[in-house]
Amino acid sequence: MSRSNPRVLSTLERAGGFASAQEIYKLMQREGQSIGLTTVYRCLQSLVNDKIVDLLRRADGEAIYRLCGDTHHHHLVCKNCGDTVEIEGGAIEKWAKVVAEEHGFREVGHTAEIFGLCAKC
Amino acid sequence: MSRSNPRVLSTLERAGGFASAQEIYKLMQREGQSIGLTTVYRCLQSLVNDKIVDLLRRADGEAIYRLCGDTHHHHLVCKNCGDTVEIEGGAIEKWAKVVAEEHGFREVGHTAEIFGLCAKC
DNA sequence: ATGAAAATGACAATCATTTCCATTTGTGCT
DNA sequence: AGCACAAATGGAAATGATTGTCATTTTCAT
Repeated sequence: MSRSNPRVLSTLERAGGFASAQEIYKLMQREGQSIGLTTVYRCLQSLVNDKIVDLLRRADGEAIYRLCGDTHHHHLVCKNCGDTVEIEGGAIEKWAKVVAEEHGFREVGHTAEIFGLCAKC
Repeated sequence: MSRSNPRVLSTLERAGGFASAQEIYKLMQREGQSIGLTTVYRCLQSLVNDKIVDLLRRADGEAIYRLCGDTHHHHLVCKNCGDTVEIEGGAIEKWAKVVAEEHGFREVGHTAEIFGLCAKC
């Protein structure tokens, strides 16, 4: 049951701890690693079951996988040129935790993104 | 562009203010209403654009549409049963604004969602 | 070396969603 | 009423992520 193919996990790490199954597959192909898409999905699934990675969703519904316990950051994205700034989210972390606990939620994660027009645009 | 077919909105209301496009389509069919799936999707899209309904995701990635009040809020979603709580995000609003201004961004918006396991799951 | 169990991957199937396009409906104008 | 034109509609096909199938390969204990 533990299909923890180390190559998949290591690729997810290398991808910044945050990627979709399709992206991981393409990345491994580009690196010359031989692997099937099906296997990528299966490994990610069991990593989720084992709570080694978190499963969440992009706005379009695509599943993205994130390493647990990963100190993550958020993004400030320009909606015109796509320029992205990584930002720390200390305030958010705390807010998410408090709000979730108030409602009796456990194993809490969150997503947050800020978008607008950057100085250049 | 305001394709607000009142039948779709009214069906969403009747469904408890919470349903997927497919469910709304099937419900309308069962009620004998003649409508195409394409039209259901289009109407829901424009309802989202007009901020009359909210778009969120079930655990399996299916889009669900939900009527929402006009106050800007965020969601606390159970990743197992999909139960959703609307929450105020005062802290987030402030955080997003400050961070964006620090980096010279204008016309700022943001998204934020918290997910975890609810008390029941 | 051998056999059972687990893992793999090519391919097909599924399912929500989008795109395409032809047809219908609504609206304003004369 | 009749006409022209834009908007709305909906069926069918396309798309794209994800899952199921199943034969083959690898792993591993004996």
